Amino acid sequence: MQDRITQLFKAIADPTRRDIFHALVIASTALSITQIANQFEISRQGVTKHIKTLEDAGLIKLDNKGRERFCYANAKPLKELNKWMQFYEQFWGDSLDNLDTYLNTNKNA
Amino acid sequence: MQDRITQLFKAIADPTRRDIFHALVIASTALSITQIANQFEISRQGVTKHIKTLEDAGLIKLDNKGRERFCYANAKPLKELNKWMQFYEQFWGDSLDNLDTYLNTNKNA
DNA sequence: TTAATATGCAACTTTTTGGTTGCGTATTGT
DNA sequence: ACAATACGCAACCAAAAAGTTGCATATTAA
Repeated sequence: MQDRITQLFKAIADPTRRDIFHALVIASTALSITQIANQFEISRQGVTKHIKTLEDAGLIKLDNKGRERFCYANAKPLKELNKWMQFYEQFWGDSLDNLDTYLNTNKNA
Repeated sequence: MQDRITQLFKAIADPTRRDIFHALVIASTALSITQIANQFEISRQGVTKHIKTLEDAGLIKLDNKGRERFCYANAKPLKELNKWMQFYEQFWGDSLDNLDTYLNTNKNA
């Protein structure tokens, strides 16, 4: 299996999955799979696969009710990606890329 | 072609590319393709492909010198992903997922 | 009770991705 | 001058990902 960061990045790297996730985030109520699928052009089963990927990543949760499965978003795992990125924040400051760093480092060589 | 956010997420979703990017970020000097490839188990040409993907995403830059091509990191595009995530920050607070939101909303219904 | 709905599951196809090998060529070191 | 090095390019390959269709089944509505 892949590591956690890869799993999360891959889950949100797909534009359809980002759309599904977004729809759930801004929805005022949990949505059934069919309700979600109706908003997309791909088949219901195609949507189900994306739902599964998002669920595995922890980005959505499911609530079975009778024959329906209601989905709702869980944005918390995005914190993990945010943390991953935090390390690189020190390198994305204005007019600073690593070329500058190398040049400055070797100035007195 | 894919949209910008997809391009960036896909670029860093691959663990090998994240490793290459990381190696360049922490390197004290720009590295040639061969120098990078020596740190990985895949072939030089395989690394070149990853470099191309990272370059297209703007996450690394290249500097041709004679027969060599030196790479250095450019973390700035990560800001775009950071911005994308900022929207969802309001939803990842402690003990808050969208289920809570739905429940609270319908409390007085 | 019968019809309609919501879904899962499995098999399959297509496209994308990550990787390879082989080869040609420009640049550099001896 | 010649060998070694650093690379690009193209063709190819295998596995993963994205999507499909068909069908079975449970739940709900009429």
